[in-house]
Amino acid sequence: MAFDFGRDRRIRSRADFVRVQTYGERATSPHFVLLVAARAKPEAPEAPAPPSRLGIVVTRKIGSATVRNRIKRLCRECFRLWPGFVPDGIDLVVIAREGAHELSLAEVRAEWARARPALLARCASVLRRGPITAKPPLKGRPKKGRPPSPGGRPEGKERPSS
RNA sequence: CGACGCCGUUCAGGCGAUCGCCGGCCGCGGGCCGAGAGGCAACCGCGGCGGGAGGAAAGUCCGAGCUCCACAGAGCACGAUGCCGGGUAACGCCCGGUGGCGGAAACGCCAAGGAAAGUGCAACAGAGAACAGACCGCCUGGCCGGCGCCGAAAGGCACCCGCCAGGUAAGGGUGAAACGGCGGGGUAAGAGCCCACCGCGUCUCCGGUGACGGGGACGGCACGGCAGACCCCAUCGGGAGCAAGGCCAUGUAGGCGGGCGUGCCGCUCCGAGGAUCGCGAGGUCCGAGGGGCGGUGAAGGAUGGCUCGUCCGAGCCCGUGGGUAGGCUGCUCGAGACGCCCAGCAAUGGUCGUCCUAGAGGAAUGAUCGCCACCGCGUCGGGGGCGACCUCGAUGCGGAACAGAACUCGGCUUACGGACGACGUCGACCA
RNA sequence: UCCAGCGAAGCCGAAUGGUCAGGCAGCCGGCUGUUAACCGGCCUCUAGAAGGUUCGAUUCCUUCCGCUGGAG
Repeated sequence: MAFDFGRDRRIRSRADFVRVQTYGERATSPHFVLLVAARAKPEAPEAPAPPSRLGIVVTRKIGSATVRNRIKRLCRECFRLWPGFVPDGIDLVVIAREGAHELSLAEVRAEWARARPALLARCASVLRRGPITAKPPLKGRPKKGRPPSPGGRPEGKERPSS
């Protein structure tokens, strides 16, 4: 019951992905980039926060379809078996880096655990700020200082799948 | 026994436990409709039942189905294919054959039409590279000279060097390729100049559906290579693609500025209203406007290379400013899968029977643990053997391929781990 | 999903059926008190891979691999 992972726990529209990748805050680990942003609130302001959602981005640069599927399954499983990894009302986007498919589930979990304290701090910051409702600008994202990110990540090019 | 060759079938580790994902069916509850009984194709939750990747799902190299472009028309252009026969919905695929090349053989490979329609190309080397050419050489004649022999002399004979004129293409040499090959005759030397065989060409006979094969006669070398160079000939191809296309919702509306057009005729129907006759019901006439059919004309548009032809046509085009990205469907019963039999050398086709087998959409088909199987290496123990080693059991470590449906089929190509079975060739040994 | 184009030295890049320019970079030498600039010389290519056509292939054909771009 607590380990369910239905459609309401997944990010399913391109607009949501773009919102998180544009305005979200970042935490990194050797094989992943984790981005968080607040979920858009429903009408009723007193309603409880909606559950957190997961979206996964694995570009074709990472590997073949089989490899990409492997990574996505690992990430989904790790998120599913860890309720409360991020608080409710948070959208989490995981971007895979090269070599992620060679990890086992336990290794992914360990890596996420190391990144979690920083990630939770970002979540708190993002929840204070509240959801961004403004539409993202059409042309690219503001180029903030980019930490050294090996492998880089193409943007806007071929559509990443999750 | 060894070395090869070739064909076919089949699997894609198994079982269990726990936690999940996608869609289907059933039930209950919510929800919705209804006064109610009750109903629900569509929404949400819970429970149950059964289903859920491939042989290549891949590359996107071909062929089709399906959908839209009015019909899918003609010519040109462009592209593809290219021995023959068959198979097929179709194909550039498959099967059987023919020819060529490779191999000792089994067998493998081949885009394999046309170079006597035209154009073009061939570096370097070489004398000459396409209606060729003469460097060395060989031969003949002439001239000058030298030397030897014979002769008393005149002169004669033989040889060598140089030059000139001519003959020749056998030999040398160059090249990927040199204007038939080889042998004999012939000749001053040579040459298809002549002859035999082979090659080539023409005619012809026989066999074959045909590609082609076999034979005969004649010719007397005339016709080199490259068409995966342009090209010619034959055959085929209209274009786009499921983000096709359809339905619902919505702001493809409406606004502003500018431009072009909305025509005419006939038949017919409706007809506000008007005039007139009648006591009246009603009749007759005129009739703005509108509908239908037909003809003609038309701004503009369709036929995604061009032209023609054809078709649509009452609205259309340009600018300006302002928006949308959601849901349903197409979506899985099909040139379908399996089995028996029959026809055929085969590819394949046919009758009958049985079966229904993923349908996602930021995209499911998974994760973890345990046990059992498989392979490799190591250790220990038992058995066999003189021995290399074989075999059985236990145990530790490692490995266990290529790879993920996106409308659906038929092929091709590429990637890749096994298991099983059949056939053929050659060599060695034994009988 | 569909469709184009491109792979040549460490880098950028012409031309082409006959072994492949040029520039930058590098190395050596010269000039200068030294460096830069300049001058002279040198080095560097299985032409993405494998087959085929041709006497001969980087070029033509086929199949793979990688990269880039475009359409909806």
